[in-house]
Amino acid sequence: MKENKVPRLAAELRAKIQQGVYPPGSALPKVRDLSESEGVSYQTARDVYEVLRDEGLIISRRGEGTFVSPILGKIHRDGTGRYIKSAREEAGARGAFAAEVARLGMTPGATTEISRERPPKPVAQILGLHHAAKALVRARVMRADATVVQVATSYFPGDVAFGTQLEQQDTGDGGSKSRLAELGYPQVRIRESLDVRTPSKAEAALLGISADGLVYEITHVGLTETGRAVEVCVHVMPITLWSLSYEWPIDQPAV
Amino acid sequence: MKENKVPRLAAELRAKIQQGVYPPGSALPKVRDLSESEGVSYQTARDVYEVLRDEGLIISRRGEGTFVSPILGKIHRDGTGRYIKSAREEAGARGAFAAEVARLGMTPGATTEISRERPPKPVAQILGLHHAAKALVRARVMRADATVVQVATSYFPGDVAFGTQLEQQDTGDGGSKSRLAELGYPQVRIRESLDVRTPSKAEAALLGISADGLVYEITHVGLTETGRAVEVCVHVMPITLWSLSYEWPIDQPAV
DNA sequence: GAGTGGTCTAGACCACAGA
DNA sequence: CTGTGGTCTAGACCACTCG
Repeated sequence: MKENKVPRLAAELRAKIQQGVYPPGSALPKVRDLSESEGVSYQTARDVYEVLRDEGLIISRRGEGTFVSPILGKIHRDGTGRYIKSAREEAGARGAFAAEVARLGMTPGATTEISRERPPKPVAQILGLHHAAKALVRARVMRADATVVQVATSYFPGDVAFGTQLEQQDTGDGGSKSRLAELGYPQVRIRESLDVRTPSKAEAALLGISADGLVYEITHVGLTETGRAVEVCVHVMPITLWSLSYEWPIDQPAV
Repeated sequence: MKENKVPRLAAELRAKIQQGVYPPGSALPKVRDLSESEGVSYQTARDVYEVLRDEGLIISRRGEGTFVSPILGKIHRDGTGRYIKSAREEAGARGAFAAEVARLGMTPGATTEISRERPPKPVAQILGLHHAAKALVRARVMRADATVVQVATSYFPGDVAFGTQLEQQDTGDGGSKSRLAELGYPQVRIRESLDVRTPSKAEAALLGISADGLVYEITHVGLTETGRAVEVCVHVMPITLWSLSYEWPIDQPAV
């Protein structure tokens, strides 16, 4: 039985990180130092770090070094609970994301950029818009402490949202869903589609991950009674930072 | 601007696969041949294939060669629709999985192994079982044509399920949820938790993916009116083969 | 045994960050 | 400029499949 070096060294370092020998945010040995101290080639040492990078345990920055990720646990996103009244209270005025991050003992933060733009094709299709029609776009960058953990971009049809409070920085109490209800578009159903893909270059830069790290892409659609989609939000988040859950009632099978 | 070789060659091959130059299941050039024909080193040629492998487009088998994946599109799993009556009819007697695969024009298949075992710790906890208590275990291996696309293992508490039809190969019309309802444990809510992780060695072998390919792990829990979990099913499926969705009603915010 | 993919090495050079 | 991670090369050897 031949013992492979990369998984063995990765396991050793993984254990040290989890035991706190290298605490979150701290610097790890330079690749060339690891290579020498472990008696392996440069490429092999790099491969060891690549394994841990793909697991979300460490982060490498060219020209700087390799560091333990500041967030080791996973943030839990409850897809359904966030729209139930009791959960809204736990969240307070700050929304579901804030509660999810706070539950990990970290401080949530977000910045929002508002614009009028042509949405990407799949979004335009869901909203039932002309391919050239503009939508209200709210692009949010969300942080836990100083780390960007999610990029979420919401799209609203212009005929519904232009000139309303949805175009202000603060969407007010109850958020976009309450404003849309006031405007005559109450949502009765949510649909979320989920996929895993590689990040775009811009997303990788924002999220501070490598181009071959993976992200969840969650497409959230809010539907009115008539089935019209009045809100689409695309959430992009590193798979290493999040776990997800959904809960819903089912029909009783006849006994 | 320096042009990197791996992404460029990967893009060329990706295009050829998608255009059908290399159809699903066909053999690709051997690594050493690609290396020579493209004028790159062996390692670089391998890296090109690694990129496509991680995307799920190709499969490599040691000692045999490299092949285009037999399944290029994604199978869509609708988490909620599968428990709604109308969807049950589309599925016919065969269940939601069969419908999902058939929708792609492929032939579904499954084999089930039934046993009494101690469930893994997290499952025992959800079911509220002693750490040594046995449960009824139904381990299913699910195929689309000849490809294994999902491994799903269901656990039922022994006091509920031992000696019932749930211990037979065929759980009968309406499946396990109908049988549990008849036994006095109708489920009213489903909770699914979702994560992405690397496969175990056994899972990688079954699913025919490499040890560093990733899988969804979906933990499906069926809850009765009182909140008791009477069914836990752990689904393991390659992220490259599946996309997921959920749909549910929401509370109306006050206007 | 011949042919295949997988791992590792030693070393060159590139791209980027920071003093 | 120095030091860092990232890419690529040429070649050795290992692990596995098939005839």
